[in-house]
Amino acid sequence: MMRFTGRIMTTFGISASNGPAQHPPPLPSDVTGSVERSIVVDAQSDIFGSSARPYLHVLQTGWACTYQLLPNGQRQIVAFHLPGAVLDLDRIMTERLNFSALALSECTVGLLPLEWVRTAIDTRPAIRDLFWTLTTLENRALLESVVNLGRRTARERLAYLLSDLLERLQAIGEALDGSFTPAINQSEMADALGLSQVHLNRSIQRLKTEGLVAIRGRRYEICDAKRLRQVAKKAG
Amino acid sequence: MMRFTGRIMTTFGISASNGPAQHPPPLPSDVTGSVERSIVVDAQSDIFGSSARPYLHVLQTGWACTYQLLPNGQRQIVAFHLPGAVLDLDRIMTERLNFSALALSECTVGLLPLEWVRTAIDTRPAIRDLFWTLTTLENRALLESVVNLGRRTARERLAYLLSDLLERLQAIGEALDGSFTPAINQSEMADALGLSQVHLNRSIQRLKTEGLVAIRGRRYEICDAKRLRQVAKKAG
DNA sequence: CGATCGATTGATCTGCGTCAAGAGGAGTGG
DNA sequence: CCACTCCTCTTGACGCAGATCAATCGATCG
Repeated sequence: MMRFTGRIMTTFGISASNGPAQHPPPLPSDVTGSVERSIVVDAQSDIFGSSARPYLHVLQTGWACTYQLLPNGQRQIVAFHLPGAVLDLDRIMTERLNFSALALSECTVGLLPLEWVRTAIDTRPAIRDLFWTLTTLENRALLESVVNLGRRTARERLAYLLSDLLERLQAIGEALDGSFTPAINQSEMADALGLSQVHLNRSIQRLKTEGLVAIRGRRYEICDAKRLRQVAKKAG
Repeated sequence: MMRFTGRIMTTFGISASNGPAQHPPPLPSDVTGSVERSIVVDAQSDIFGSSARPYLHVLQTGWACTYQLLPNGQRQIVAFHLPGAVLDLDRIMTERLNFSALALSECTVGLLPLEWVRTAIDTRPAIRDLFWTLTTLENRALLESVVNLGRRTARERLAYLLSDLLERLQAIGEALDGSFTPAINQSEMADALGLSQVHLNRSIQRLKTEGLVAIRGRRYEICDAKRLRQVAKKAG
């Protein structure tokens, strides 16, 4: 058995208009310790497709995303995932997924046997509640994404994404100085926000000239997180 | 105790690119029978806001939607709900919701005590699995909505919505002849699809002239469901 | 019969997509 | 140490999907 001592996190949105963001609780070590083995996945390689598999995939290191491919070749990125995330919670209750997962940087991924998970769910209410809560938080995040894509402009969507990444990175002890180096490029951001790469670039320029963010090399510095969050929310 | 003998359904998307749509299983009658009481909600009235409440809300008759309001007054409708749907599954594991629910027509809503639900989850694995599965299916549907809003044109989004409604209505034994009278107007469709009402109207005209749908009065007739689904998927 | 609400249509404007051409690194190999 | 290549970011020009504003039309209903 591989030991994984990190925290289990999943995707979640920045503070909803109706309350503070809820951060997923860390998995107890006897859960993380039940990872059967870890695999290393190259950047830009699929971690899994939509087929059935007897494991839950826990992202241990690196950045990943979940996405869906359209028949015409377009791609919609559904969520970015940071270390600690369970990528395929849906597997607990359904065979097949309606999305795939991709490694954005080189990733190590822990394989948690579904059988173990299901047994734990039957016998240990705390673990059951944990996984169910993670599923619910994923729901909240997806709902926020629907709002983001449906009712916000390019600039606002980008502000939302950057605020969200900052908050989640800080929750796992990174980007504590308000700056971070995302393992994603502008095309990937565009595919997540439903925009073209060119227009995403122009939106970044705009946030830069507005003094909300600064970019040095590959590093994004959030200059005014509060105002950025306000832009994301379409508030004053 | 109020008896509710209908099926429990939840929101779900039309067939994912990776497999057929999965329809939620009906709730056993001892669950539906545990509805403490039913309330009647007028059309265009809120069923609930985002605050905590000791009940799960089961839609028994009528159409409803879940939505989020932005600070600037814009509205994003997240999902339309048909009779049988549980509107606030998130309450099982979290206190506050990040959305509200609105009655689109006059609705009767069953109040299922959260305490009863939590006890049932602890003691009856089949019921636990049912509610968890419903949560997972909601996840799938939200993911499809993200794809819909992020990567499809107005015409395609509308085709998706109409296909989805048709399929879900048929699953509860309605619209079996391929036509139905939705309890929603064009503004509400627009708010769900991230479009303006005017442009939504023009998209409907387009589907009409293409011979995919016909409208007589308030009744929508789906003339070519297969082709409509292809439009929604951006395929051939 | 006015009043109200939703659907329809027209005119105009703009946010964003598309196409295409540079520009700046970072790595590679001669 | 310098060319060469490959990415990714940047910038410009142009076109279109969809927003906005506003008026009209139809149907339903006290």
